[in-house]
Amino acid sequence: MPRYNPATIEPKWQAYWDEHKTFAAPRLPSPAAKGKAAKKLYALDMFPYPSGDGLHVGHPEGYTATDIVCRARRMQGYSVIHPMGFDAFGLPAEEHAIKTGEHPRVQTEKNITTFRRQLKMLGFSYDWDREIATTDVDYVRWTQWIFLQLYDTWFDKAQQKGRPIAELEIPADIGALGTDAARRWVDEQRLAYQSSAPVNWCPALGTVLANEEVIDGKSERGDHPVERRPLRQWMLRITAYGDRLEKELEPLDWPESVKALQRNWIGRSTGAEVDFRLAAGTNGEAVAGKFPEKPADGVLRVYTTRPDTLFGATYMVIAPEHPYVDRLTTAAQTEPVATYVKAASFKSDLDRTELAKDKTGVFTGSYAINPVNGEKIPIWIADYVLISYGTGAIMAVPAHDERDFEFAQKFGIAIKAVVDPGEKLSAAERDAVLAGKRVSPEAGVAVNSGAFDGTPTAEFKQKITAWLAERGVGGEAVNYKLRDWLFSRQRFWGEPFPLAHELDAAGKPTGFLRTVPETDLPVDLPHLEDFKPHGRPEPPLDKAPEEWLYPTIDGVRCKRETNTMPQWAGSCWYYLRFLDPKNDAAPIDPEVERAWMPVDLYIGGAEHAVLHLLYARFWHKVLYDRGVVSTPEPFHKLVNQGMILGENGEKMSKSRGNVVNPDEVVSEYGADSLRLYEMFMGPLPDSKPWSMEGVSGVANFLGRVWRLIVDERADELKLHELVSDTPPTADQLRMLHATIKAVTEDIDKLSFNTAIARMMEFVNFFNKEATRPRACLEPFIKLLSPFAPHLGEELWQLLGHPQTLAYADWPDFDEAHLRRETVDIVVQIAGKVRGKVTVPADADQATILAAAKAEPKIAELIAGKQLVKEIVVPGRLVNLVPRG
RNA sequence: GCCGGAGUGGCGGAAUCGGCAGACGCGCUGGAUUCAAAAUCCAGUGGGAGUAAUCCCGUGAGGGUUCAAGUCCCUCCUCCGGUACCA
Repeated sequence: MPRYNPATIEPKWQAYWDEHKTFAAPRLPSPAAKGKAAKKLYALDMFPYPSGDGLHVGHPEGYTATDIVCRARRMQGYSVIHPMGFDAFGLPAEEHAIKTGEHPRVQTEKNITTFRRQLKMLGFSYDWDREIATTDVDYVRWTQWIFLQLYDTWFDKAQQKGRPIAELEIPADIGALGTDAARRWVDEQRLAYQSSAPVNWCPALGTVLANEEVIDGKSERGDHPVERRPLRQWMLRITAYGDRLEKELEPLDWPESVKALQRNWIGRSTGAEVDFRLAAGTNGEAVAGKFPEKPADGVLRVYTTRPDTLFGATYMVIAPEHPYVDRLTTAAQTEPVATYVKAASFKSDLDRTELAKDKTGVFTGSYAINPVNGEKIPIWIADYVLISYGTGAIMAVPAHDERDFEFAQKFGIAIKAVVDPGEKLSAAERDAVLAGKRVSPEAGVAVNSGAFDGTPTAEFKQKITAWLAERGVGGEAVNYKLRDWLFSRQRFWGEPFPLAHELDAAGKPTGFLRTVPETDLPVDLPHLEDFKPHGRPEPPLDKAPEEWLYPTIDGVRCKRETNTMPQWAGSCWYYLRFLDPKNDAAPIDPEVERAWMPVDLYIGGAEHAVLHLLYARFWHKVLYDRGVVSTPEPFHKLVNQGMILGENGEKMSKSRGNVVNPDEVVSEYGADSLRLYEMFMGPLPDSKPWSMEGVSGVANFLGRVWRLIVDERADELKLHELVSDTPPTADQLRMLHATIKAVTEDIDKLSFNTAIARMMEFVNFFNKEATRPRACLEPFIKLLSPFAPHLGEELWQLLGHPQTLAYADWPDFDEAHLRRETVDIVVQIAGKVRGKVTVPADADQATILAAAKAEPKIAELIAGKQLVKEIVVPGRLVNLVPRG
């Protein structure tokens, strides 16, 4: 009668855990027990965005993995903190609000309620008292507080560290210009600053987007076209931290692929900046030994990673947006240049990349002087040079750069080889390169480079850079692909900035800002009747009531900043707030932070490999510099779970009709089966297809576990008659200890699929045994409980334990029980298995060899043959190799 | 193009300090139980040949190292993810 029925036992134990606050984490990890080191585990899941669709089966994959580790570690005596919350700002809620007229907060709260119910239904051991949503007014308060820290920080290049604005010395020449000039200069140094550079404006979404949110010229969300236009925006100076973000990646226990992705995104390159004097007009003379911070008037500065190819520069290119465009354009070229620049400005990113494989450009009519040889070379304008990278100008060396080569060929510009690639290429290819008929970016040996001929590329780079520096016309330089982070959005459903623009007596902005005092935080979102975007760049908050829009700060009438922060803001620091979610004096108590940080295990989807993880690391480093946190990096170990595909092997999506709903799986098989199945599917980081038959397979296994212990034929719940206090046999102990060892090690390696396989073997074995000693079953239930916690608790209780299993001692394994008296040795002849012998486990090589040769079949096969080799691997095999 | 990862039965996957390839599960086949079914239990299950003992072949392809290769080395192919005028 009492069949395994998850529908009754799962809600029972969930209610028990809730009521007893079984998984409440202490404020601080417990102090070390005698003779043992204090052990803490901060296991973090990437918190979900609570979409209207509810939980996806992809969510429980990573969540189950961390939960298993947490449950096992609690039993192993660790202090464990395992929180959950919601990343609740963002476009979908606002889009939904626009469609239905329902306030995004209402929608968000509904969705959170659904998510919370679904997460609880799966039996995760979260400390629910620590739940936070990024939209909580109390959370927003501290997100704004952190923004003010960024605003109050400048980056000291010498110390490679963010420091308070109060410690920033105003240079004398700036100070001499007056307080307004000084104030303006200070504002330019902040980590949070305003800029009006061209940005990615998406008319359909009514907002600008970060570079990271634009994919192939379209918005990541919604796939809408994105165009470039200049707008006043808030930027965060993440580039200042480029070096540290790259270098400090190295020691982290992260997948190599994620590290590579971040390095690639940061895109650090080293090379040289070189000043080219303009051939006409007044030119600032170079001062020997002093390469100026900013290029002198009449000098065109370029960045190159190949200063060794300077002698091969046959033209220069400036970006269409370069400030020298007008100055360099000669009267004769005015017309074509104006046309070209205008056309370029209309081009979206999409046009400039995807569609424009063909190089375009226009000659300015002007020339510059190559500093290494005094040659006069033409200056072109072309949109393959980006204003946002390096100096927005390049020297072009068509012989050794594919893009320059393509351009030079199209416009008939000279191609002069200055690097001999040597033997790397075939003789014909090499000749073609040297003749300027073929491009070769390979390193080699310098030619046509005056006194430097014969110098290998790497050495030449250093020599020429030094040579340039001596003459004050060049110097080493580092560049990053990483751009500053565009941090403002023209949307309603986000954190308001805690800033306001000063107004003068006439109500016009003075260009200066006032920060909202910390004591007045949070700046809450105002009530708006209409938060629809209107396709123009004025944010919806511009329509806020006057009393919100025009505060008086320090006696000065101001207009609030009406942009809002991007969705990333909240997820940049949630892992800190989890540790101290109710603190109303600080984002986090430093004592608590020091005790629990860093996050020991962070599991989530690979889609956050660049954006979220890079932004969070950046904020963390600023907070570290400002003394708010004690670790330079937030996440020690990172694991990306793989994608769960539909049964047809395709990505799950509504349009493909292959979405699996966790609610349905739980109602049919139970949460323990869902958890177990997701872990049994395959290695955590792999993508793998769903299979309902697979779910039923693991459900079947849990049923066998149930029947191993419960007498299913009895009328009421009672133990199976074979369960007894009989001492285990040696074979039973061996099976038990092999299982303990394997499961314990597999959990450490996050190899859950193999751990489950071992537990299945245990059950298959004991099903056939004549007795089922408690001494074997009880440790087994402990091993199983992190994977199937509801069933674990139920069986633990049935075995007579009144206390929850959550803190029972994890079983130890004893090598002594794993030993066998005898072992089977494979006997190979010429590498092919031809027989087996059984020998004592401690037999030496000679004994094993003798036993192998004595085995009748082997003896027959080797009879009369001369053995040229006899390999004996104790405990494993013997390989006899006859001649011929 | 570049960077990262992966190719093993009908399917998901085990096994990589080189040492019995296919653990475990699904599916399939046969059997027990049953009036019958469901459920459960037992046995078998890489391909080929053979009544059988047994033999041959087999981890994307081709070479190589080794007594021994899924595992190491070289060349190549395919798939997945990311990225792409960054000088």
